[in-house]
Amino acid sequence: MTPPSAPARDPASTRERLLDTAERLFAEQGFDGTSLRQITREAGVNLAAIHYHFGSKDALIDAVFDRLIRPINEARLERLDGVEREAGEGAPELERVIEAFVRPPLEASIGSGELGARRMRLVGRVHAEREHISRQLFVRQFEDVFRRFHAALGRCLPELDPETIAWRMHFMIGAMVHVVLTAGDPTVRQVLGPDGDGLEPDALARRLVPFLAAGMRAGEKGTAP
Amino acid sequence: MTPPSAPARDPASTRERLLDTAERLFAEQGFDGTSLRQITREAGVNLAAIHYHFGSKDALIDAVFDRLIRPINEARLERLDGVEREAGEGAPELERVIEAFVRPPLEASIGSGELGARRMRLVGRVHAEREHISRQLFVRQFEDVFRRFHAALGRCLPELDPETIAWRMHFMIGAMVHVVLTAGDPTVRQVLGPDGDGLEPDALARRLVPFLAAGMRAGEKGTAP
DNA sequence: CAAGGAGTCAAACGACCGTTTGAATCATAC
DNA sequence: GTATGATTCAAACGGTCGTTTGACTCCTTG
Repeated sequence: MTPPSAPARDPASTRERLLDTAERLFAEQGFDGTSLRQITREAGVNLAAIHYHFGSKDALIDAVFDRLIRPINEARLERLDGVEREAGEGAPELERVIEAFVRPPLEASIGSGELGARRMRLVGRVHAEREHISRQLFVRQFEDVFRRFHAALGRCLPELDPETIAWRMHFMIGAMVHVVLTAGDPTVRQVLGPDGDGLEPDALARRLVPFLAAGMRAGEKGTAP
Repeated sequence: MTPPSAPARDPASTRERLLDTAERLFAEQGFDGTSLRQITREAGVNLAAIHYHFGSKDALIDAVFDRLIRPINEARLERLDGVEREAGEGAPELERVIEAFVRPPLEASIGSGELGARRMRLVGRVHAEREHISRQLFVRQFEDVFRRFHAALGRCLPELDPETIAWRMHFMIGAMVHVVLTAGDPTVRQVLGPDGDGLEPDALARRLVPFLAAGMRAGEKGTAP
């Protein structure tokens, strides 16, 4: 008698299966709406595994957040590095800076498909349900990104004072988060047109970037009165 | 011996105290994060009162949502009526249409102060945690507002196709929701400047409306290349 | 082969959840 | 004053929650 489907005791696998499953369920149901029992059941591991590997539900949420957002922010900074390198001494083009900021969360994963849409939702959730995430971790993850992009936007828009740029970054984040949070929502989809591929990162960026760039430029000379 | 502080059996009072308390706690802790026991305890009424007056927790959430959002949307439509009446045959000014859309949720209550900031957060939450609210109710509350503003914006921006306008309304809602959802967040407050009254509806609108108007106009002739 | 740490397991902990019940209490109308 | 319907009350329902425990299995190291 062979043991029926031996549980594959790969040591690293349990931890990552938990992160994968938790990420999926948090995206679909929110943090409060997802129980540890559901996560462990769907991951096919024991209930106690979460506390063994992470310590608590809050620590699991932080781990999921960290694994999700870290590569996004790294990609943002890499893209910004490239944009600034190409610009040399002069100011980089505003549209390219904005694209460096919004593209990584839109791509959110391998890019598109059902899995990508789910991770997109989670990117939105970590902003909208921020109170579940350790404030220290949240600040640490975003302070570099904020500072770098704030400086870059300041060079693109020399007439705007730093406070105005900060406010407009806030609006930009809001538009981006909302797009990403409602990706796949049937009610929204119905309003924005029935085409299935309007939610691809490319299509979203083509809609979002010109809107944000124009908003950022508001009041600068050379624009509409 | 007088009965120590008779519990004031005003029939309408229990129902409204429940709505008030639930609204406050939902704003602070979210829907899943608030229990019926906490609501009834802080409202000073019996636990069963919620099921007597509303029927279930979901029905209470819907009732809070309805009471919160209905006057906001009525105010939006009234303001839009006024703007269109003044414009007569011609197209109304874009800034005024946008202001008609974003001012009511920013004012959100009597206007400012701690109570206003809390209701603001709830306005954000009903968008960000939409899955807790009956879809029927949500659609019914917003379909008129969406249709009316979509038409008005179309008259302001005759060069844009309806789908583009719908997308840009989506971005506008996102920026507005995020502002309103993070109102009072200490991390955000620190970034946007320490002044306490930057979160008044007037100050917010002065920042938000020009940004959104410029974004809406993106690509129209007469604006920057 | 023995020892020991790493990982997994079933079971239980106390607490809290939304909901229901049935009796007690109130206001009102006869 | 008594019947009637509306409202409030304490208590309990079954269930699920996050967390903890202690024994058990596995793999590695000596």
